[in-house]
Amino acid sequence: MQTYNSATEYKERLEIMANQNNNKKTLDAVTPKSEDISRWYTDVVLKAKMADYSPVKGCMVIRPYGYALWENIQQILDKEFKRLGHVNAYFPLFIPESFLLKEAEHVEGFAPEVAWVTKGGNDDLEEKLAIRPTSEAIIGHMYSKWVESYRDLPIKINQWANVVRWEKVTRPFLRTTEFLWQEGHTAHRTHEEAKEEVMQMLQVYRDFVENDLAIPLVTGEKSQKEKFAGALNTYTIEALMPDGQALQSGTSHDLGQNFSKAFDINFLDSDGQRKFAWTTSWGISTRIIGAVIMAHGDDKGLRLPPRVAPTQAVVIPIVYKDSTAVNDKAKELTTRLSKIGIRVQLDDREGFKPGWKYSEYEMMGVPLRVEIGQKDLDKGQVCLVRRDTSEKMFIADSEFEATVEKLMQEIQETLFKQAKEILENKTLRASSFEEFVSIIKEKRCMADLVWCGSAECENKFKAEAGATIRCFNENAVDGNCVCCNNPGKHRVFVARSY
RNA sequence: CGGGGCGUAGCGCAGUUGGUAGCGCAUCUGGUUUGGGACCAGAGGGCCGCUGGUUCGAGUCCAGUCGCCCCGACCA
Repeated sequence: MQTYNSATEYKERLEIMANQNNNKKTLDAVTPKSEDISRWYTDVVLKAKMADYSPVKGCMVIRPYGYALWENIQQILDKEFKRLGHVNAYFPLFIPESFLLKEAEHVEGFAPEVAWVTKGGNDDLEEKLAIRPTSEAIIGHMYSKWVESYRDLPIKINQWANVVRWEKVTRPFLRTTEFLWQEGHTAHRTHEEAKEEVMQMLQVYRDFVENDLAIPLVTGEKSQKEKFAGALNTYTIEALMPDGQALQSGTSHDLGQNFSKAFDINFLDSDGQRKFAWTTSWGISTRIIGAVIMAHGDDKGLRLPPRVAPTQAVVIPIVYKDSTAVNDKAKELTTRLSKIGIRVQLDDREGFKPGWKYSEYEMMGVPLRVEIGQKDLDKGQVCLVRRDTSEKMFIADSEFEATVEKLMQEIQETLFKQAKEILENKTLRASSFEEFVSIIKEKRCMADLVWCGSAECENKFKAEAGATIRCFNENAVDGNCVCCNNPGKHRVFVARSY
């Protein structure tokens, strides 16, 4: 509680407060990204109306604008999954406890974060039900019923669903108790075929995140310590945030025969032998929205990549009294963009000054702003302002559609290039342990180093620098382990993570 | 789960030694405005997170509890 030495001091303080409150810019601005990225992130999520806190801990409401972005993400991925021969289905939210217990590693890994239903109405349940943290168990059970012969394979099913993991620390999108995702589950006749599926889906994720979300990645295999509980191997796409922390953005798992043995997914092969199927699973979640926000946003708010932006362009008429001509022109421009497939919005609300609207759409991250006023009408021009570079340009009316289309492409590329620069600048080679610690703790970057493969050294990364192996680096091992100096086994990316 | 901070109008906050709850923004009404967050006049809006305690009296003191933010141990 603040105290004041005198009534005068108190009054002075009141005046200062009043003056501050009159300063609108101070009031409405978000925390600068460079100053405090955590606070900036929260400010932007709320002010851009992506999500809001709900009364339930760790559970956010995804607001229409954030959900529209998710729908665009879903649409692109869903189309690609289907193109590759997957079909959608839906499995239950509740999983009997006994199912979850069948795969030992799986239980152990998920036990600390499973939410349980123990009552139905007023009666205790005979067997408690887990709210799915992931669906390998229930899907494995069903697959065992559906697979009899090698002719039933492969099964390639995807589901769009919500899952619940009881997290201790939560943040909108980046880590929430309940989140939305897709989980693909496939079963194959041979390990080779399953491994192909795993790598193919990793590539799908990589292409999607880099091309559509404009977020550059490092990708590769997880260490055994970091893999999915119950998997043989996990492959990941990892994005690096501007604060040097890695964000696991999607995973693809080679489950080997672990789940098919636990759930008895077996089939009669053409050689008359009964064999266990080889299964995979892969997922990407609403966490990726957090990555988009973090990776591209700036002090003015979001910067959304055109390919997934709910609104790609906004048209703002600059009207004075009785400016029906300007309003008509704004409508015309909106229609013209709509006709060429641009997701466009017209903002002809009265009572908001243009400057106010500019700020709002900048906060929302709309890639392109179209301004049209009497001056433009007179000159036969249109004013365009890019969200990514803030560049303002005047173009001839006749070049309108073509220019907008070109700009969509350019903005997408610029966002990727800028993020790529961050990834490259913040990925540093470490040739000694001291260097590694300094890269993580002082430079706040991701380290690229040689590792012997031992759990001892991996644990030391965590203990000494709070960093984990994000994934293996495909590049050649060119030295000894930075930690113990024994012969190197893997090049790895090591970073702190979200 | 530990350490720190914060819960008062939709949002941001003030509320001094306990004594009838305030400011700015936003909202609503009317008017003037509109090329980077307009102005004037008027109006509405509160279980002071929740529960209990101390007190004649609690936003204020005490205890508990829930939630949010930040920093550390576990995870998509």
